[in-house]
Amino acid sequence: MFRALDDETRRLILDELASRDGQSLFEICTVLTTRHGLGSTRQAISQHLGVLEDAGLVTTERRGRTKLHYFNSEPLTAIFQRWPIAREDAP
Amino acid sequence: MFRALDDETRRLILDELASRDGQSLFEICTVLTTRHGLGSTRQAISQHLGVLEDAGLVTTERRGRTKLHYFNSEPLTAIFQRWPIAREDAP
DNA sequence: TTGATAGGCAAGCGTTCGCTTGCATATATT
DNA sequence: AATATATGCAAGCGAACGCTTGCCTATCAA
Repeated sequence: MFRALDDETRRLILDELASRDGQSLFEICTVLTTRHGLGSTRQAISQHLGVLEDAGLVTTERRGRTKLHYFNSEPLTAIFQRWPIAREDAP
Repeated sequence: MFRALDDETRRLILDELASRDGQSLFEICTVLTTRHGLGSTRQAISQHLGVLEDAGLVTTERRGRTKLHYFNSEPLTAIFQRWPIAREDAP
């Protein structure tokens, strides 16, 4: 899961899914190229989604021939369960 | 900083510094070998500490010929500032 | 059935990473 | 001054990573 986060393209995919859940592979591809100027191919994004899915950061659901992707923040909780994170309360 | 977290040895170093701050390079080396069974050399740990320091996860302070290392959680806050993390309140 | 759409699998390539090895620098200690 | 201690710098190597390319499977539409 730490490996999954260690790539800016994958982090952008998480950004995109966090802002709009349930997107297909092609939707994510077009959004990344238009909004973030990414020139990645479909296969590259597909592999990134595979890594994110293996890490549990993305869950999927088949809808006919399309595959919907959802952001799942649960694995991230392991980070601040492992290390003490100073939370500054708003003054 | 995401890259710095993407290595179990570096995560163990953060564990160690989080539990006991202000350790030197040699102290960290011995603790890693004894407590975690790591067989890494001093140079390997030194490079890991360099990565952690570059990421801001570790701050240092020279004390004569030794260099003390401190855990700094501040960069980690960027993670849950970037993505919404479901915090389950204890029941 | 035919064609188009959405996605999957796998080999190959260049780059980066983690580690080792060897030498160098700086600060104590005697 | 001479020695030991604590760390730094850099080249080299094998492995893992990200990406491309090419082909294959499954689902929907006409």
